[in-house]
Amino acid sequence: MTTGTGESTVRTSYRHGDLRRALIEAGVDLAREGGPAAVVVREATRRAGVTPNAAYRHFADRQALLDAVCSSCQALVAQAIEADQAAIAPTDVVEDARLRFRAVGTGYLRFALEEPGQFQTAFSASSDMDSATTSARAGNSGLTPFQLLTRALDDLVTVRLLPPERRPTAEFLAWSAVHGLAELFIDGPLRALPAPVKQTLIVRVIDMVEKGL
Amino acid sequence: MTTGTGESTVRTSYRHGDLRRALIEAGVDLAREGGPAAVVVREATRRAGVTPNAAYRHFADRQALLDAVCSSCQALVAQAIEADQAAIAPTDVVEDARLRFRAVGTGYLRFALEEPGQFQTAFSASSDMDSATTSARAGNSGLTPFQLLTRALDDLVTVRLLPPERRPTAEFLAWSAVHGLAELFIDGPLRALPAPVKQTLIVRVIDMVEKGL
DNA sequence: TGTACATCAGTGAACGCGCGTTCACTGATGTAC
DNA sequence: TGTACATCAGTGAACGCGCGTTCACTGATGTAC
Repeated sequence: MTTGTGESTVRTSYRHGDLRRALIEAGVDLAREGGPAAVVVREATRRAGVTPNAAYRHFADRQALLDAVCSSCQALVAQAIEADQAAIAPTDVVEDARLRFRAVGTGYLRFALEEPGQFQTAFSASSDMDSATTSARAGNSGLTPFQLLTRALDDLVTVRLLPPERRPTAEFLAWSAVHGLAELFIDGPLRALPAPVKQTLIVRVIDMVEKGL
Repeated sequence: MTTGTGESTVRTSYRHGDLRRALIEAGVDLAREGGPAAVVVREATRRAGVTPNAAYRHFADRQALLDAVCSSCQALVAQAIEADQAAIAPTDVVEDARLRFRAVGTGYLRFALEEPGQFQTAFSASSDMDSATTSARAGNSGLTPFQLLTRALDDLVTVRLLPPERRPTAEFLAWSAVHGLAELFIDGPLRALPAPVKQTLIVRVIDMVEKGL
């Protein structure tokens, strides 16, 4: 096994163990605490117990670290969505598809409320929509949030809940509404709203999308 | 007149002229070029042709300057909306109300595409939703974008295009969809989309809101 | 109308901060014989 | 199995940057007499 494909075999790197991974994890913590702007090389190395310049053995520059952290945060969003989808009690195919679609929205918004810093980092500039890159894909399918939405919409067409002619651009419309609410919750004017009201708005926005699509 | 109410009389301040205003204007330029993070005291004073510490005669700290810049940027968004509303050729009351509602969305998104930096600054954290404060209200009614949306929705109820029971929370649903699309355009995954496709999406999102509300 | 004075907007110099990044290095590890 | 060597992950020190903010000041202006 140790001499197998050599691909999935994680050879523990020789001095720190796995500094690259440690730096990304520190970066994800920083993102949680302060959003993308808080993901800085010096603090990440500090938390990994290493000198600042050590980071440059694993990342070309700060942006490279930030990119990796973005990918990890996107994976966390995907996990939240998949958790909501997994909690659905199956009934019939049509209803299942509908609820799986709604779960994309609820999972997305639940994560935005629970981890606003990581949420903002996941979708901050220069994070690619389809970056299925390194790390943190433990426990999920490896799909991005966007891919999960796409799949849910395809299923909606399959079970004839969504007319095929409405399918193109549908992901952008759905994403806009849900993402916009998240932004309003995080640093927009809806920041101070009590939690139950926020929950109501989540349901209403998803209703609007379902109806307006 | 000079000894009148003393309220609207702009007494030119004695050395610079009006440094406070000049700093805000410099800040708005910085916002245009680099968003809220680019609004910094030192560069603003540099552009106003003044030493850095001079700013502290007019603003308690950097945040106070940023707040003033946010308000100015919000006023610019409001102006964009009002411009779109003013361009409507009147027909009947019902259709006018409908188009005025849609113009809130198109003006908002047009501004987001034209001036992404100022747009982001307008709605960055700690900018109050109803800050009808200082400066830059020249040429508009002094209403915030949010107030313009509220008014448009009220009119929709008046002309019976929107059932009264749907009126509460409607501003948040509409705002979410439109604001979310703006975010996707600015630093989200839709950044690189060609302009005509963006225009199509703008129309579709507003359609969705109109239909789904 | 002219003079003395108080005000306070802007100056000049400086502080400490945390950041990104580069340099020559060292010493634990993996590998070849 | 034991030894010599090459590798390269992490070190220690340092750079320059732009930032926010404070200090004691100065000198043009508005005002009181």
